[in-house]
Amino acid sequence: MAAAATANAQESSSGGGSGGMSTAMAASLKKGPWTSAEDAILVEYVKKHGEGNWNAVQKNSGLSRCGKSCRLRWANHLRPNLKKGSFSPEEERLILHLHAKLGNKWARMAAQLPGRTDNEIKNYWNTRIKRRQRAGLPLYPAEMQRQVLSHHTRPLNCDGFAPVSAKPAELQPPLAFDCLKPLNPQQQRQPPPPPLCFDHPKPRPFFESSNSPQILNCDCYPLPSQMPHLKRFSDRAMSFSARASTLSHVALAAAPAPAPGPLSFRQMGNFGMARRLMPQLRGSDMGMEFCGLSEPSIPFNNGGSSSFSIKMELPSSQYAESVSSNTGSGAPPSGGGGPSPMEVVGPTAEPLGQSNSGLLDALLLGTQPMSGCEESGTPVHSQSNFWKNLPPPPQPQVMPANSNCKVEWTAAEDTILAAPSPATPCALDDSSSAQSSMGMNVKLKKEEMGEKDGNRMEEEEELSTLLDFSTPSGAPPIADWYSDSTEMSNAQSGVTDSPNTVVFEEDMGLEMRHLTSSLSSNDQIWALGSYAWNNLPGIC
DNA sequence: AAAACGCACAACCGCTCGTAG
DNA sequence: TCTACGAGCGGTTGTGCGTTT
Repeated sequence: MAAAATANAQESSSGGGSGGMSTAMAASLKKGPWTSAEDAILVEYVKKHGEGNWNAVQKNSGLSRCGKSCRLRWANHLRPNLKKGSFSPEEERLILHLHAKLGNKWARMAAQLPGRTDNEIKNYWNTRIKRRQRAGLPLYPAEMQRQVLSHHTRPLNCDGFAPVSAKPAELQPPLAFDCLKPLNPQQQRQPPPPPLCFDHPKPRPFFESSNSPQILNCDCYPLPSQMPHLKRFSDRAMSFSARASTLSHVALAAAPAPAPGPLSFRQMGNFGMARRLMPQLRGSDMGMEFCGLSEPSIPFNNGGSSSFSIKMELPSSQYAESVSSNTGSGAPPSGGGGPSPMEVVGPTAEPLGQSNSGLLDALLLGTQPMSGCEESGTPVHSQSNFWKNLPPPPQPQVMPANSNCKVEWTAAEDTILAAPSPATPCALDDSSSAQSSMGMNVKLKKEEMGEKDGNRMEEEEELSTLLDFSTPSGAPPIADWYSDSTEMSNAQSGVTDSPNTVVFEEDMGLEMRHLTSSLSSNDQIWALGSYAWNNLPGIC
């Protein structure tokens, strides 16, 4: 291994201190690359004593390595059956899928990928993020995003769009901004909202069930849990890049400042607002969530002809004054500049309404308590009828007239933005309801069995779903949804035979099949991670 | 052809959390 | 309740390789 080779040359290298250890202890323990001799010692030790009790390795084997280092070395390099080399397309698909389900649970993902380590998967994922970010592609294939969205979307009304005015009480700022309130300790212990989050400190899997209020707005797209992290957010800030073809990049920075507490932007619909908020927020504490974002370019169709994406890794000092001027004023080019339907004063000192926009509206709606099918008792469409039952285009619920539905989508923009489908929440809810039946069952069982057992059960179901290679007879083959990935092999057209693909198909539910079967060209759908909007029924 | 540059990947470290004793 | 330990994860760094100048 190259590492071993380099280790020989760097045998004397060592890093900094070792946390938790005394100075003397830390000084006595070697750091840095492992040598082949050390590897041999460790392997020999494990052969004799087995894994575990790693701290005893140093004592018993003479290795000048801390237990953790031994464990990592063994787990990542020395243990047998480790698979080296690049990931196979099947593995990549599985990773993608697992990440959608589990979030940044590398260890759990690794458990599903024999021979692969969590670190390996993490590196792969991070590389993928970077790659796709550069390419302007969504982290997840659009279909996957849609699926994810369906998992996390709760409608206001299962019967269709409920006018905003129908539930004025729920739009009251205190409620709408509930997520922005500092969480009390107990709340903080509760699972964070689903990973529509832009760099939630504890990224949540897309498919994870949640009781949290869910996004509603069509434009609100789940973000992969592995978005650049808040720590980085605070460190490097972020920019909201305008539509590549029309807008210059604008930056938004989060200046370090005491945070009132974990905040959650269910929907980050307005950069002006964001900018007003963020300087008061310490990114790492924010728990900020962005939805409506597709990674890496997150379309913010906050009105007018412009939508915005997020670009990370800008110096925190890069404040873009243009942010508010472009987007924050609530005066989108085509929107008439009026305030959004709702004006909300959040916990921040500054009124937000003045900078409100369509996405802020979405944010507000997104924070409404879900009153979904579970509550309304509305029958859930069968999965097989999911696409057939797409309702006619709904009346705009929140999106202002300048919503993205009126945005002219160019092919190039589509490819870049891979915009979320502004599918009707109802339709999405159908999907989510159908798809989430399992999750709901799990939840019910959870309540019966206790949270812990429920979690285990959920995992088991998750796992069984993943590992269920069966395919319903007569089901059309799944589209090669991942063909949009430039890094994927082009020879994946036959992946339908792949167990992983089947697994994915199973797990993702049938709606995908309906979608894909309803569209003439998979390439059109997936080629660039975006939908062929004109082919989507019942949208806009 | 050589240097510079950028990217992908491997590997490590530090922090944090959960759990058992 | 405290502590030690294992484990998980984010972040960083080093290296190799391909591309560009």
